[in-house]
Amino acid sequence: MSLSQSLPLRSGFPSVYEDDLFKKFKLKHHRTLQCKYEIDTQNGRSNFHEGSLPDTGGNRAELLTPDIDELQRRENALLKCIQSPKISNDTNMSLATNHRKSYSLCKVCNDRATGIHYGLATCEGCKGFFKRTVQNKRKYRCSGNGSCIIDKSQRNRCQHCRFRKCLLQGMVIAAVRYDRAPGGRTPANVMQLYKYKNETNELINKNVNETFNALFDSNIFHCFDQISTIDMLFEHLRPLLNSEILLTQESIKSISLLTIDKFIYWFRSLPFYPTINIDLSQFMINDRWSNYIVLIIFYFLKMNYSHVHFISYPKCLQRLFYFTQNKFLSSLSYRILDQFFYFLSTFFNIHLTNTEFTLLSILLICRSNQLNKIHFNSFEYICQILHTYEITKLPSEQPARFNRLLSFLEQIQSITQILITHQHFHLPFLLFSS
DNA sequence: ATAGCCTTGACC
DNA sequence: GGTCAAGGCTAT
Repeated sequence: MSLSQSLPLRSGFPSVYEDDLFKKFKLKHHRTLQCKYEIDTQNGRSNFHEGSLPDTGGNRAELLTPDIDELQRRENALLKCIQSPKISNDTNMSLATNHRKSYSLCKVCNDRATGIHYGLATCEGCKGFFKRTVQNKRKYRCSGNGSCIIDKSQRNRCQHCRFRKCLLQGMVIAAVRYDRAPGGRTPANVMQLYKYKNETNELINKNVNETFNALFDSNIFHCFDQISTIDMLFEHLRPLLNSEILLTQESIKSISLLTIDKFIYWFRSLPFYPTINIDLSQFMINDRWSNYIVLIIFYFLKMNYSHVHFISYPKCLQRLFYFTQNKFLSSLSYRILDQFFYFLSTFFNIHLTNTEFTLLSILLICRSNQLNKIHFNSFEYICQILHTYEITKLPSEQPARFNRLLSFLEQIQSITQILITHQHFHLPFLLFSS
């Protein structure tokens, strides 16, 4: 049957035949057609779901669900890696015991879990959602920034983030039966994937719990509450405030390096740092230092000036002329300055707490599509920590405040990118008013 | 499309 | 026969 013949049948059959028997036949037939259609599409035709999505230019690939076939290939590769004599039946039994202990809540949305589904304790909703996504090879796109909160009340708002969370928490695509046969037992290779993902997530959970506890209970936030750690970070910026040093390209560079050093030293002391298997210093220096400097300068200004108009627009313009040694300022420079001041005003309007600033700075480092899965988990978990903090400490302002904080991440990245591209990275440093 | 409930079948 | 985790059905 050709594609053009099969498609119109998707939309409906004559309603005269709507008796139960025919309904059943229709559904089975419909499913067969859908499967056939999907096999057809694998031979170079556009995917039904993908085709119905708006094209945003492909530069935000991390916001689009990867192809299910691609995910299956990755799962198979993982299975080949983890297949070793070490994994015995004994450990599989202990896995089953572990599962039995934690049935109460769905690991994806915190609704009531009804059992282990595709390797994870989930509710009926997330079970069905995962099954439909894999069976129909559906693709989703996130209209936000790829970090939507998935809980019982909001789980249907973003399919992309829900499916992403399903995978991150350890649901196994291979457990969805290709032949759709009901009943039976899960194959041994799928059990191995359950075990591997369960162990990996346990390790991450352990580290993240430690981080969570450390951040909320012990020295780290205690230090921040006493302003001492932030002060340590700020001490390199303070001379600018008092005009103790002359602002040059060189002094900007050395101030940035000293601040980043301090940050790296603190970041490495976090309990979850060992789970991030990249060279943070290298990554910071190559990719993230500029974002972090912009964030910390904004926060410093906010802490030291009560009002956003601490420096006038003309005065800033004057400094910009002076700093660039009267080089011609293009209309683009004015636009950048406008954009910069606009973001500064939105940043000043939200009274960040030290905890929020700290979590934002970690998120700024973790947020990337270049990094591995464990790193993505760090982002996800720090997001959850921030979300928990927001709903417990500032419940009346939610969810607007939480969403605004997440949007700051994107805005800071965007502003920084513009400053670097147009060689205006000195701009934030010019705001220090004496 | 979602999610609660139902049916199925391998394993104990 | 009971349990568990697959897929199926259907009201919303």
